[in-house]
Order: sequence, then C-alpha cells, then structure tokens
Amino acid sequence: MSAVDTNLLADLEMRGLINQMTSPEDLVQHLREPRTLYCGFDPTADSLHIGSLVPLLVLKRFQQAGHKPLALVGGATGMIGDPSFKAQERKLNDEATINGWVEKLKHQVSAFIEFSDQANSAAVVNNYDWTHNVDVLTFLRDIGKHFSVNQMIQKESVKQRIEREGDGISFTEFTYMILQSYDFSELYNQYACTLQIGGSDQWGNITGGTELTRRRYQGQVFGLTLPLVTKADGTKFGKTESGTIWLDAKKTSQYAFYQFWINTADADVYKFLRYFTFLGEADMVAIEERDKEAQGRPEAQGILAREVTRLVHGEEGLQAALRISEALFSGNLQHLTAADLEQLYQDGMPASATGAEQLTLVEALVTSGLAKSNKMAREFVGNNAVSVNGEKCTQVDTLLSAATGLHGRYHILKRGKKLFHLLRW
RNA sequence: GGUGGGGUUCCCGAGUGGCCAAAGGGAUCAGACUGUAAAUCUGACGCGUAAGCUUCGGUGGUUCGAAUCCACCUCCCACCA
Repeated sequence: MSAVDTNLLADLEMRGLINQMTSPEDLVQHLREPRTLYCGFDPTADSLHIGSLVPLLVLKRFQQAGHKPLALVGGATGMIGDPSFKAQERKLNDEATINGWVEKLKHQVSAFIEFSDQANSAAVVNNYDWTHNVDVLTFLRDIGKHFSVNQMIQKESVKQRIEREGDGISFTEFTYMILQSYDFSELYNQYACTLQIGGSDQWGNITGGTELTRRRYQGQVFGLTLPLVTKADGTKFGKTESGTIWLDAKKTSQYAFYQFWINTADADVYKFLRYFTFLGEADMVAIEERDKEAQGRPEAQGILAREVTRLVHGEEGLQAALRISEALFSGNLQHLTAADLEQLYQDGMPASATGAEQLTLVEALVTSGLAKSNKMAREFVGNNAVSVNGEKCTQVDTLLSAATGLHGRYHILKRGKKLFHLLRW
C-alpha cells in the first residue's frame, strides 16, 4: 500500500502533460498515498480515436506510479452530449447505438490499464449504472439544488453558446455538467475516487464535480487537466486527409496508424515523444540531440511511431506495420516472395480482390480506390505518379492480369509517394 | 408575429440574363526538390478520352437562353416585438 512513485507529478510536468490542477499543493500531498482516480470517455463513435490517447496513457502513468485507475465509459453522459467548447448543439444518438458503442469502448479502454489482482488493479465503470434509475424529482432536489445557474452560465466552456446569437444551447446539453459532476461524487462515494483527469476542455465539468462532492459528502477531491494536443502548423491533431485516426485496427489499420506517426512534423515530434511514450527524459533529450547533429532524416519519428504503435496495437501489430512499411518504402518489391505478399495482405495492407480477367491500369486505379474517377486516374498516370510492382507506369492502357502480376497473383499499385494498394487476382 | 438580409462547386467567397463548370483564396492531390519532411516552384482540382453531360437550397414558371428574372416552399441570419 505504500509503493507510490511520488515523482509522478514531476514527470507529468516534465512531459508538459499538466494544464491545470485544483489545489496543486494539496494534490501533491494527496498523491503520496495510493489513490483512486478516473477519466471519462463518452461513446460518440464505435471506437476511440487518438484524441483519447493522452488521457488513456496518463491513466496508465498513474497506475504505474501505484494508483488505481477507473475508466469511466459514459453510457449516460453519451446520451446527452457534452457542450463544452462545442460550437453547436449535437444530435442525439439512439440508446441501442450508444449501448453498442459502450461495449466497444469498455473493451478498448481495458487494453491500456492492468486488471490483474494487484491492489491498484483498474476497473471500468459505466455512469449509466448510477443514473438510469434516478428519478427526476430526486435528481432536481438532491443534485440540482447544489448548482447555481448563475455560476454555470459563467463557465467558459458554455459561454460562447449562451452569448452567441443564433446558436443556443438546449437545457439537455446545459445539464451535462451536472451529470458529470454527479459521476465524480458517486465515484467518490462508491470507490473513494478522489481525482479526475481529463482534457483541458473538461476543466469546468471537473471543478463542478469537486464542488458537488464537497457539498454532498464534505469530501475534498481533485481535478487535473491535460493539454490539448496541438500541431505547429495549426491544423487539427488526429486528422489526416483520409480521416480520423482511430484506435480500432478495423477502422485504422496498424499500418496506417504507424504511418500517421511516422509522418509527424519535425516541429511536433519531440513534444509528442513526451506526450505519447513512456521513454525517460534523458532518452528523449538524447534523441533530440542526435537528430540535431545528424543532418538528414531525424530518427525521432521512427521511435515515436514504434513506441505508440506498440502501446496501442501490441508488439504483433507493430511488427505487421513494420513489415508493410519496410517492404513498401525500402524493400525492392520484385524481391518479395509469395509468402511475403500474403503476409502483407494478412497484416492489413490496403488490398482488394478483383473479379475481372484483366484490368486496364486506369480501371485498376479506380477499383482500388487510388483514384476516384477515370479522369483522375489518367491524370495521375500522365503525371508520372503511378507505379506497378515498383516500376513507373506511364501508359494509361497498360493491361493488368494475373499473368502480369508478381507470383501470378499480386499487383502492388502505388500512387504518389505513399499510397499503396495490393491487388489480388 | 413584424421588417430587412441571405442559402454558389470540399470550405470561405465573387458572380445579378448569354462571353459561366462559374473569379479569387484556402484545403486537397500530383510532379520537381527532399528525409515517406518543411519551405518553394509547377500542374490538377463536377463527371466524361472526347463530343458532351450534370451543378449554383427545393419546386414550378418567364425566356431562343437563367446561378442570375418571377411565384411558391424551405432553411439560416440581423433587428424589432
């Protein structure tokens, strides 16, 4: 019960992972003992995306330091929708959908924290459990009474929605803060949970919970928010041209996930190492130093990509991503064996099977999704942007068939510098 | 409820009867240069090999011809109540 790493907050500080804390000095004292903390994840889709990675990893950091993490899945709050810093009212999803998502998130969240029999073993909780049978009158009298509307409308997170003409905020979303506060006080009561972490946008909701807990149970609980992950070029983190980067390998393959991190800008990569890996400070400083001295390609992106992919998809997932990446970007495609190619397919390289006897290059590009119309396909070919099995192909009418493929069965199509597709006959 | 202003191609935004698939910017994509970068330069950017076809909130109408004019509908915004 005493094996607590008291350097935890200093480590978080070094990583730039602390945005705000309630009563910092008290919290430092508080964390000298093993504590229980939580972070909420609302089901807004059937998978979390990398935006949730920072809080997930911080839960893990807390557990490694000897504390007990609770991952809260918002079966209840997900039905309401968090208005914090959202420009517009969100549409509600139906209950069955949300319940399906809740199950997936539970599973996903579980991969990041330990459930073994140790004293600080993690738990997954669902706020639906303690909210679904609270009746309205009880809620209004026992919980609502503790909240001042005057204070609530002062919160930065909803201010713009209230002040801005045109867009408003429904009572439903306005109430979200109360529900989340209720969660915190319930977790305090049921699990002795005394710390909530969350993104910086959660500050208002978290402090609501610390106050409610004090009023209901006279307990002191703490809040700690994490910084919003930003990119140096100002674009939104976690999105690429092709969409959101999900944690679920079915939605974003391990290969695509790995590639996402490999493509991190130099200006962001050292910051991201701190946010997303468990490497020690000395190691990270050394990496940065080495990259600075060596001209040419920095190695930080590769380290980041390997570390994060391993964290999310495990060693196997990482190896799969590496196999594909190495084959496509550094290997000679002609040297791949049939088994190698089959492995790439198994590893989740973008692929499709063709039903046709033969395809023109243009048709192949369109059916593989590498070009969205025939016209675009022709343009790519004309631009010298397409290669087949590692060789530039500039003839629009080139015919592809099983016979022209590698091992009588595969074509590796490449459009531009980094988009690949495996065509199977 | 009243008055006024709007809804244009992924986004912003010009366009007020033919010269409009529709200016300009952004985003995106490709090429060159590179490090599977950044910056820069070049090109593409509704669909179609092309002829041509389909777009400018919706539906009808006027006209040889409409994103542009008319009617109705719908959604949004501002001000007033």
